[in-house]
Amino acid sequence: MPKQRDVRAQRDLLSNATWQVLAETGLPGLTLRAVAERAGCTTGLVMHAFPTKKALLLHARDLLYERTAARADAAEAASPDARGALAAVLGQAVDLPHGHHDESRVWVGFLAAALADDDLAGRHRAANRSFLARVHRLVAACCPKWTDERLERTTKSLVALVEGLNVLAAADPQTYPADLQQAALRAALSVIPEWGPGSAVSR
Amino acid sequence: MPKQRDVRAQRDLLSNATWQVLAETGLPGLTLRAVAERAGCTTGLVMHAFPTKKALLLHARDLLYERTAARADAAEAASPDARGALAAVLGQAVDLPHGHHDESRVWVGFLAAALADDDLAGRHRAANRSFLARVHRLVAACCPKWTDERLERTTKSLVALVEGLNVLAAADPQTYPADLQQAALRAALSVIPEWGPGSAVSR
DNA sequence: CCTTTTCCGTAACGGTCGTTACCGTAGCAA
DNA sequence: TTGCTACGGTAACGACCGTTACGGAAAAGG
Repeated sequence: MPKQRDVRAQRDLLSNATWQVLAETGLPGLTLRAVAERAGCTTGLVMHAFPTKKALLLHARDLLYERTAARADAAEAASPDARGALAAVLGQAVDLPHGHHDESRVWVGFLAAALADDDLAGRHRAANRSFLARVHRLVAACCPKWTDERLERTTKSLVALVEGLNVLAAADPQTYPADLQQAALRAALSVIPEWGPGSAVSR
Repeated sequence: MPKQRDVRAQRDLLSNATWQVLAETGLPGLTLRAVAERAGCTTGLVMHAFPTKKALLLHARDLLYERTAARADAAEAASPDARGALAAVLGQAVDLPHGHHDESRVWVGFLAAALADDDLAGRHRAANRSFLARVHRLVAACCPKWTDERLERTTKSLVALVEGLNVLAAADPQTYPADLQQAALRAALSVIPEWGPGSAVSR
């Protein structure tokens, strides 16, 4: 048997390169040659690892989702109660000290691409609904007496606020500094009672 | 003197075509040939009306700003008091009945492009700060006793919520229907007292 | 050590992009 | 009506895109 390769490592390497190129030069700069240069190889390897550019794009999108989901899992697991988990999950989504500043940029790029690509749109919807379900679960744990309608409205409002802050901060970080984002989130979370009856996280 | 043309009408025609193409096919589909076809002419006229593609893009961005500013002006002028004006201005920014659905799509497209283009980034910041100033003025009129810090935080939170709703609805209108957006906005506006001391709009 | 088979760098292809040069032509002055 | 000039349609250019074909290199089995 001739030489073999680590397929998964290659795909991750290329997805990371895709992610970096997207953060630096935006969607128009995302070319196979730019990705290959960033990954330290040629387009030959890229086209052997992924059959087409779209497949690479979709895999990079999945990678972004996995990262954010893993961070959210970690934030949730490190919190003792539902209220704290809610604050931690939403807080890590907003810009941290010198956090994943360009993760927001990449997210915006994929979002804009999703508006014209059905496959990317599907990934976006799945990811966002997954995040919504997570927040919904935590809000429901904090506020077991709320009606479903109020739970849904509050959940989607919190998520919209967080994503809005992310998007606006990505384009104008001066106007939306990190401390203001955190303060805005804290104010929005004040509608959630500090010690809900079911304060233990149910998972 | 030989034949002359209506420069402004041409620029508006082409900017509208740019806007439509951007809404339909997104940024990657925005080509001079697509714009020319949509406008019913050839690339020759486009390149005579605008020296370069970027100039066309910037003009289309300005057009988007003028439209949103005019709509906000109208919403504000039609409201008797500051509280109503605030609700109207933010409400028209969120998706109306069968409103400017693709205006959000265009906005997202320009936002993503602004992340990699300094000129577009400048336009975005100017437009967003103008919107922030408008909302800030209305919130301040409703809540004259608030501290500057609270005014700023509330203003930016409201704007972030509205933009977040817009962005998420553009990519997943099923999850973010118009009535939910309006309900979310209404809930967020509940922090503003119904009849503030200075209820008259000061302009 | 040599063969064999997979891997991946190289280079080219067709297509489309933004941009440019050129020229037929439509409208106004005389 | 005639001539002149700015307008704008046509077509080509160079660059770069995604994709493909092919050949040299490298590792595992004999």
